[in-house]
Amino acid sequence: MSRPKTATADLIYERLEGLVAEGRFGDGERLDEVRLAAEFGVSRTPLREALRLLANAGLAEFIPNRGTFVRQPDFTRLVEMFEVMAELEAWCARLAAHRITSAELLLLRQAASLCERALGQKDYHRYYDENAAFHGIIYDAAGNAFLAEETRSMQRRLRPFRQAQLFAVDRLARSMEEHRQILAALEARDAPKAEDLARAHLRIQSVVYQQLRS
Amino acid sequence: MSRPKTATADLIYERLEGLVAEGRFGDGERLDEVRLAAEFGVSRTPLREALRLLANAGLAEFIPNRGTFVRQPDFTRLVEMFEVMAELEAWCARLAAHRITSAELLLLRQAASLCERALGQKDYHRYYDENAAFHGIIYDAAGNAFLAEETRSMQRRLRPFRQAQLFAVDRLARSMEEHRQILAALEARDAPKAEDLARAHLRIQSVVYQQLRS
DNA sequence: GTCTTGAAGATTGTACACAATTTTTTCCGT
DNA sequence: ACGGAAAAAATTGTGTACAATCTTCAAGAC
Repeated sequence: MSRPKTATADLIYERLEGLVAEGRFGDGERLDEVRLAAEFGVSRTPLREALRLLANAGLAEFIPNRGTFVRQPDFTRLVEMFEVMAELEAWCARLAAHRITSAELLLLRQAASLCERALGQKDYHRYYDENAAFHGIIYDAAGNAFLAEETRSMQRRLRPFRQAQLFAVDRLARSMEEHRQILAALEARDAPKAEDLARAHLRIQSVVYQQLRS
Repeated sequence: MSRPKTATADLIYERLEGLVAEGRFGDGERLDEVRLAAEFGVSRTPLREALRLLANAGLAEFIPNRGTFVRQPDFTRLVEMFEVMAELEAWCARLAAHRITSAELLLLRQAASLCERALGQKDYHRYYDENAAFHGIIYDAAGNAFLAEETRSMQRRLRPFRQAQLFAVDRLARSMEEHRQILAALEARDAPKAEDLARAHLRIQSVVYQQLRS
């Protein structure tokens, strides 16, 4: 099996991503390259690559010869981000309702089961992965590989902002129920319903996140 | 006025982007860091940053300790890319139909005029910019800053694949007419119509691109 | 007192050297 | 010949030094 074996720049990026999501940096704060490099115990070369990734993800702004400045998302922006994600999910679901194969439906049922099992075992970390897999199958079933890729990318970008609400347990039970409904809509090839359910599925998460933050 | 003043890594990125779009590299071809660095007359440090940007844009795959490999989009993928862009445009237009202000409508009318003037003067390079400005106003009018940003980003990523069809002159006249229709739909706050027009507006461009390539 | 100028300091940008890793080649045993 | 291990070559990853640029601050002109 080929492992990704991420380079240190990517590791640094993920740590920075987490720090931004935790709100450790103020909005507009400059990310000092030498300070951060020392802090992470690396040289500026890989750190700079990480900063570029951060800027590319929209979490910072990279200004040539000036520095990179964090863009701390406020509530409004977070809602906007989740709204975009919800729409991507909704679109994938709508397309998938038309194009999904029986083999993919089988995979989806299995993924839903794995989600339930992880939830039953209270293994929330694995639940997160199984949940991502469930949604990933829908992205793929939409029949637009580029869309699937972009949606996955967006999901990844939102991840640091979702972790807080991962452990809102009562929410997870509802989430499972919504999975079943989405699955049913896809099986029935009811595109509008699948679209609406997928949209609502994520919309609620953003609300939960807001509640936790405030 | 604050200019961007892009760093060399960004310049290298744009050149690589163009080379990929022109089909200069085969799919899966490894981008040799030392060879390209020599070719561009820079060291590997900024070149590597450019390669990461390329990978982030989906035009290459960056595999740690192995290299970065170009992902030459085939026709199917190009259609997929334009389909996603069309949907983003459509969504922006739908939201804008509800939320656009009269000030923004004025800006839009002005932008449309500037497009027409550039077209009349056969200044196609400026037409491209004015056209981008026209659409940019719609993105902003959607009232979701994050969506606007992402749509702009996607527009930028597709740019190298669109330049070929920029000079299909008869297409441009039709494009102008479509601008007027979109503008009218927004003025009438007819969301479904604006959405459909925006979607069709870009869908056609992708078809034109295909014709030019083949 | 305000504005301009310029020098000093701080910070980013890049070249280069070396370390780490992967890929290729060579050589040996069977 | 064939497979496999080890050495050699090639390539990527990172630390460091220096160049380029920006920011700050002080001195001087008006």
